[in-house]
Amino acid sequence: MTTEDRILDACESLIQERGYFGFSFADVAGEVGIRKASIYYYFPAKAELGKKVVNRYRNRMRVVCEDWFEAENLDVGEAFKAFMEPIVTLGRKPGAACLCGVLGGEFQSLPKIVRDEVSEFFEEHQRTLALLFENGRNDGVFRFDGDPKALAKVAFSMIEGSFLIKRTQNDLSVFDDAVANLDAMIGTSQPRPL
Amino acid sequence: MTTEDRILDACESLIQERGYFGFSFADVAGEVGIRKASIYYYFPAKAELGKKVVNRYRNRMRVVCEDWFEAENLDVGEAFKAFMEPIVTLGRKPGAACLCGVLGGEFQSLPKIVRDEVSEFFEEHQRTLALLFENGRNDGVFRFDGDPKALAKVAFSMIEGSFLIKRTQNDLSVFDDAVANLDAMIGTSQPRPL
DNA sequence: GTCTATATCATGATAGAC
DNA sequence: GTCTATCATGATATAGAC
Repeated sequence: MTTEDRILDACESLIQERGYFGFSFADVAGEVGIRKASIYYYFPAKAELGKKVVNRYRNRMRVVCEDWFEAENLDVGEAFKAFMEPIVTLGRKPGAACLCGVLGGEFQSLPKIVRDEVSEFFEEHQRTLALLFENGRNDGVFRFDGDPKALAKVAFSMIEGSFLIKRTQNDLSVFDDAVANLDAMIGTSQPRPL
Repeated sequence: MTTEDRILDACESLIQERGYFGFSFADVAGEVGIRKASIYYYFPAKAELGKKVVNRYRNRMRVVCEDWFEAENLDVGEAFKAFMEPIVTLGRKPGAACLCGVLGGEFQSLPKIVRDEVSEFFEEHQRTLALLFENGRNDGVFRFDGDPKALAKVAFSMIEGSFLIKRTQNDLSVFDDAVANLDAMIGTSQPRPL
């Protein structure tokens, strides 16, 4: 792995743990095993480093959905599973939280280039989720009433909130219950009589 | 208003906006109109100030429920409305978020005395909500299936998540949709045939 | 590419005058 | 109670040697 990637990895886990203002170049350097100054060879400023970290996270969380958009013959249920996969991985890791959920708390004072990446993360995740819900209902995979967009907002809020709370309570069941409830909301866990 | 209260107010709105590591004594002093050093007359350290701010927030958000616990003849529907009142006030203010939702992002690196207050906030809110749900269902005010405790976790996650996301999206509908969905979850908005 | 050394600034905190 | 002055520390960032 390149030094740049190791810097990004260290920075990502540090932000996830402490937030943007809670980590320093000294922390990153210490974790990677280089000196503070060396970081500037790869990133000209902290904001640029932060932006890159969020951008990379965004792409990683999104990739499965891109695939689905391109291969339209894919089953919606499978696409939804793929969408949830990285979320569940994060949710079942005790100390972990969503990078953008954490940054959302500091949102108002983040550097603009970081803030924009965070906004984009939430926007595109909600857009994707709404599209999955809408198509899934049309295909008979999901069952729910009302606007898919509104449901997407609510579902994603629930996931993000459960990330934060499960960590403060050291209780993974908060996340599990959220996922179970999401399944119930889209009708994939509690089949009702037709 | 006393100087101490003005310090606490300034600190609360600063944390809500920027997080614990995003505000400084200089910020507080500037907002209150005193000098940095004067803050130490009231609070011996930043952590003590932070703890007091969260403690005060916690008490303010809780008071309505304490009342209900003591006066047991109160209607559960009314108690739930009282519980939601400060939440809705916060949710409908564009730049606002839950103080503890924000601090949840920085949770791992908060001073212990602050962290403990944040944990307690989530704990007691979930406990109260679970009790409201359970009593409300027994009284026929709410209708839902499953464990009231699990529902309380999910409901509160949804609210907290919507606080964070509505701010990053500058879109109050995220919060409104969450509240509407909560109503649907406890059966107060979408009456179904018996 | 990585380092040492340093500049510059902001931070939390303290001492002591008034 | 509030101030000025100051300290020690740690932050981001830069210059330049190797």
